[in-house]
Amino acid sequence: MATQTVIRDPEATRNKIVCAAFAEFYRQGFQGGSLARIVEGAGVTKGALFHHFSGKEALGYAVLDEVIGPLLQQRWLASLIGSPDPIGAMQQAFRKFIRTDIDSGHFALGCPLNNLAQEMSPLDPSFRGRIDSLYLAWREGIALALADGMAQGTVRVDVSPQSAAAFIVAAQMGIWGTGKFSQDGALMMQAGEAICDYLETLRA
Amino acid sequence: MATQTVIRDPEATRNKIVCAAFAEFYRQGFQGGSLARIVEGAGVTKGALFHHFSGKEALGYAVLDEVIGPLLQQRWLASLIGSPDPIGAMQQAFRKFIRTDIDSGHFALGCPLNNLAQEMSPLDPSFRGRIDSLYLAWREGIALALADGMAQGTVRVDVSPQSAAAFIVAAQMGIWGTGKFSQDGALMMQAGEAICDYLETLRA
DNA sequence: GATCACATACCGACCGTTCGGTATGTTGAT
DNA sequence: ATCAACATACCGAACGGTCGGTATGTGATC
Repeated sequence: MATQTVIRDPEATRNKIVCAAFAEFYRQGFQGGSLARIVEGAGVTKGALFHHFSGKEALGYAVLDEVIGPLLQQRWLASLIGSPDPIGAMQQAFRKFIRTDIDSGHFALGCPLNNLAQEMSPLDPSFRGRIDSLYLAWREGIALALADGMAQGTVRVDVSPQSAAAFIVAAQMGIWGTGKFSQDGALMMQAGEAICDYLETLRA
Repeated sequence: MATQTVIRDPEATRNKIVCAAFAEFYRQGFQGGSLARIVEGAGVTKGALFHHFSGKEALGYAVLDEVIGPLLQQRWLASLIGSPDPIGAMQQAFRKFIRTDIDSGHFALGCPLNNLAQEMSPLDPSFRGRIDSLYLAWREGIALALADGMAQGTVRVDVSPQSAAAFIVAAQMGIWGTGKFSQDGALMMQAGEAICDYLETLRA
């Protein structure tokens, strides 16, 4: 008889928990998300979860730091860094990710970061702080890219990079929020085209 | 002898419950909102609540229909109907209500309609339908006002009223969402000035 | 054999909901 | 005008279920 050794891989276990938690919180929200469903989705037990995390809050922080933060970085910031045409890059990003999320159906669940931001900011200062840092980095990335564009002559010099960045991020929140509540991809694309029009008005 | 104060006033009781529910759901969300806190806030008991409403869901629907709907109407639609300058009216509305909500502190709790939309749309089709109707009326009101503005020569004729309306409503969601997660009134005002700039680009 | 990495069993709290009961109107026959 | 018969309005204790969290057991690893 084969002696089946149970393979123990703490890092992989932790990772499975974080991924399952991301999926659960994305669909059900943080408060509505159930630890029982998370451990079920991860194929582990509560013992494993509480071995790796001190509680539900710590798990939520890990989701923000280890999943949502990197996702934001690669989706919205990577293509902006050092781009000669930040306006075109943002238009491309909006069109691309609206299309991507509609095709995958994820648009009906909204933006993971925005979901947590709206739910948890008034309730938990630690959540709010982490979320604030992520949105701040997002705005700063856009503002920096716009300022660079001004220096390179691709962006009008009479716009405020900070104000425009605040608005662009707010618009992203609103567009993904529109897709979520309406579950109407065409409506989301309409709003997406309108922000591309707005971005066009920022060109030099 | 003085007539004894009316002990039983079903309409007033129902009203107190709906108002308390609005406040509770606004602060805690629908799922996070507690019926115990609602009856406490209304100064009644659970018996009264379940006499007037079949359950938590029905109470949520009443809040949408009887509080949030009228609020939307008076805040955003009333000033648009038949306005000769819809763009100016919307700019005024954004500046006025951003100021109002910052002064009252309500901005930190976001937009009541958007809060419910983001939380409940993926979970409850009945909620989603009601919310969808409200946002649809909002978009249609804006689109109609823009079309009127085109006929009167105050709005550029090469913009799509539907697309612009979808974007303006999305921007409202994003701006109030920004105020909520950041709890930073100045940031919210920055975004508000940027949408006023965008609205300006729609002028004929 | 000590420690790590889990699994299992279970706890108390809180939730929305139910329900038996009571107090207050309302109606209509006498 | 009175009073039984009924409906409405409201109370508050209790229920079943789910929740996050914990205490303890067990096998793998070093």
